[in-house]
Amino acid sequence: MPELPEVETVARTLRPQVQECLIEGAEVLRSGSLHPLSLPLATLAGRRIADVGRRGKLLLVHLAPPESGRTPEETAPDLLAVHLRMTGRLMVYAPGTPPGSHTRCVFDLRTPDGDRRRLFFDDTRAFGLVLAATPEILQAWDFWRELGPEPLEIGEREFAALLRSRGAALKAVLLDQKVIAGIGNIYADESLFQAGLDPRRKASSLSPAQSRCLLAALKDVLRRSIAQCGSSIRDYRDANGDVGAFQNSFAVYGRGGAACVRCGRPLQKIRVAGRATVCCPHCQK
DNA sequence: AGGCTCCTGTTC
DNA sequence: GAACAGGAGCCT
Repeated sequence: MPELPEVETVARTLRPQVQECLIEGAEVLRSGSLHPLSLPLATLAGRRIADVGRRGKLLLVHLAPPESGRTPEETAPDLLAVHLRMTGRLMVYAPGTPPGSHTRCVFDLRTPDGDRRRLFFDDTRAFGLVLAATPEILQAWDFWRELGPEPLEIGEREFAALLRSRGAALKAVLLDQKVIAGIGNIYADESLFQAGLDPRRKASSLSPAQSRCLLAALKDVLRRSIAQCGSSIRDYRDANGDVGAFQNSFAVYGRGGAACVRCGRPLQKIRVAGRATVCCPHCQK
């Protein structure tokens, strides 16, 4: 579900609710939701949340160094990474709120004012993962180590070089987290439409001008979505439980058979890289 | 590159 | 009932 704009929105809405909070307890309710490389969540107890951030589609909870010297430094996590995959949610609840049937992890927090609150990781389809990590564990995680650059920070030359080296379809390349981090099915389709490029086209076949155009479209679509707090198709909610609004601005995603906003001809629904793909045969070449 | 898998819920 | 869903890893 959540792609870069949604995870960014979760980070922004979660931060004010948990920053500076002390983690009094943390528990996994479904063992499969804990990444195999993760430290036990009990190692988070007694730690303070320094900040909340994002890298690609990963939500990052940064921990302040341990208060006392009790915990040996080398075994203490400094980060909790959460991948929401398709249906994951992070939301804060009142103390005493019981876990729901899809709650996978529970974090009991105490604010600097002494108030208690509960952070739940809910995930209906249970594809999501949490990982409590030291810097060493993080570096041992292939997905993290191989994560491509942030699309909003990448330059034209770097982007062109990434595309030039790939013989796969444009859409497959955009979805590959090792090439660029954070793009999923929605924003791949939307940016390819905005750039007027056929998703099936070989990535290495783009002219320099087309490559620049695609990067500009990608950045524009991502920024516009972030400004609208992301897209809520079904499950996505931010950390306040609120929906996004960018689904109202989709040009192609979920609009197969409907009229192209540019030329009025019917949009085509095809399959590219194993994913449902909507594009305009007339406007995208 | 394409197909199958992990899950559960919704829609056709 | 079958198909499908914001992801990604594994297998030919």
